[in-house]
Amino acid sequence: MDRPPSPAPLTRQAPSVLHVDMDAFYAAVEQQHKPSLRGKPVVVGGVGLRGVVSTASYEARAFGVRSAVPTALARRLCPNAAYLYPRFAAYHAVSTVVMQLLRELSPLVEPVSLDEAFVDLAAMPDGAPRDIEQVRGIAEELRSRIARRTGLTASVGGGTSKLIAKVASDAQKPDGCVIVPVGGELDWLDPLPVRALWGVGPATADRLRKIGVGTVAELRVLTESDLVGLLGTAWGGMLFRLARGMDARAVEPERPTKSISAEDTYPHDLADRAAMRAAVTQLAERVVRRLRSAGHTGRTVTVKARGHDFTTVTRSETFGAPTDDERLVVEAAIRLLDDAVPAATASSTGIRLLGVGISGLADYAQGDLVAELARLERALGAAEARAQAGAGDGGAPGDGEAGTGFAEPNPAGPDGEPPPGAGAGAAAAHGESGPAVPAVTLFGPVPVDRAARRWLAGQDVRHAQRGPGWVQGAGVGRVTVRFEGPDTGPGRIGTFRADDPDLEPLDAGEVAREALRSRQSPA
DNA sequence: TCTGGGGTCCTAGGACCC
DNA sequence: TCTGGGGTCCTAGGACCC
Repeated sequence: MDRPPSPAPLTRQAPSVLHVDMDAFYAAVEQQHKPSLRGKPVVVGGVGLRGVVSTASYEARAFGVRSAVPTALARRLCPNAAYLYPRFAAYHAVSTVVMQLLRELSPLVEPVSLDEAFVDLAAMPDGAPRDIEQVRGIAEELRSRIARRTGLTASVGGGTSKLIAKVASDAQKPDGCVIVPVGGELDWLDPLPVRALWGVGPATADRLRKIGVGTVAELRVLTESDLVGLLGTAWGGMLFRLARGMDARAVEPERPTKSISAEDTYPHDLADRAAMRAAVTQLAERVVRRLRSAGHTGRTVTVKARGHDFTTVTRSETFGAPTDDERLVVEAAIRLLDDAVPAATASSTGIRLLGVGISGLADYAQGDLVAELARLERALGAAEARAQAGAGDGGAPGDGEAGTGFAEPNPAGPDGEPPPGAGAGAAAAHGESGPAVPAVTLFGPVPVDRAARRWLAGQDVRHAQRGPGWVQGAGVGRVTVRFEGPDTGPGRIGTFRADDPDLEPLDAGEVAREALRSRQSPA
């Protein structure tokens, strides 16, 4: 078929994205730790009745054992393999070493999992590589460093995008190194099955197969609207571009956690209510423990139940405010369980899996709070210094009201435009003199009375009116007092438990007022 | 051979508000 | 009184990745 003229529109001038993929990682770590396993088939995964394989060593793959194969089948295919339960702590330790080596190369590293990462060589401190030979040299040097430090092999792919780098790292596994030259992208992609494209799984491959599309080259026959019609807006458009080697996704070093969950498949179906409640309680406790140790709170609890025939159902519930209270999460999980189980067992009896998850994580992290406060102090200090240098007279907003508690709304400032969402009179607390009054966001199920509202009306309030959980009765979760001002940027003053029995109902306003006053009083 | 556990992202419908 | 459209949030399910 006709091929559109190469090269595809690409932005990079060199194949500066690397994809590093450790070979048969879990199995390789086990072989490294236990020399008697070297050269022998090793299978790491669930070893129980309903387990599946996580990783098979290359020796085991020769027998047809690969990831996601049920362990029961694997044992039949390869009875002489060593079957090992995963030891994540060990894999984590090795992974840390590898990721550190990558970061020594370039600060822009995006871990995909314990055994995989993208590295953006364009961010190398000593200058980005300019041609393919330089990239090849860097990649080979990296591979030998990894081998020296860990005793393990990695396959590395390089290209002008994540897509190409990933395809390249797969091309000569294990222990391979392939760099795709600029302009050579389509030659690599064309013969590959569509499954090789990131995001094309069994379902999409099946739909494409039904219309006669099996390879990437064949995929390019379809128009964008064909694909959008087939797969929806987001996917259709994405796949249309991927098929042309167009992939503008950046290497993103830090992606915030969105949810935390735990689930168990039971070797034998659970049948009675008491056992299910006990199981879901244990799962909820596990999740809360991990939530807390990550320094997070969350708003939405989800319970998952899978019946004997694999019918899978989820039920969720959202609190008015984020929490990490174990009791609340357990209670919600049990409520949800009672709704989910009948749905999951509608067409068969018994529950094979239960899970509990928390999402809607708040950006509250205990460990960060101190650093955050220090950063805010500096920002406010700088704003104050600028303001005082600029305008002789002080009279910081907020200062004068210290005695009465709540300010009357400030008159609108000269620079007009109240921020979006600002209440009446909220405009321009940063007037002609004095430091900017930071905007304040309050959220949490805190009863806020009229005095607090009046006080807020005098602030540069951006989000308060629409914050989730704003003015709710239940004593759940935490209150975060944040501000965002033109000179300070967004930040938090502090986070306080709203369900602390020692705190008075007015805490949100009180806390904000106190915090601002203590930071804004002129020295 | 009955199919893990940790996640992410997208879609679609309904509620609710403006 | 009837009608409407947009935006956001919540819920449920599904596809996908390692």
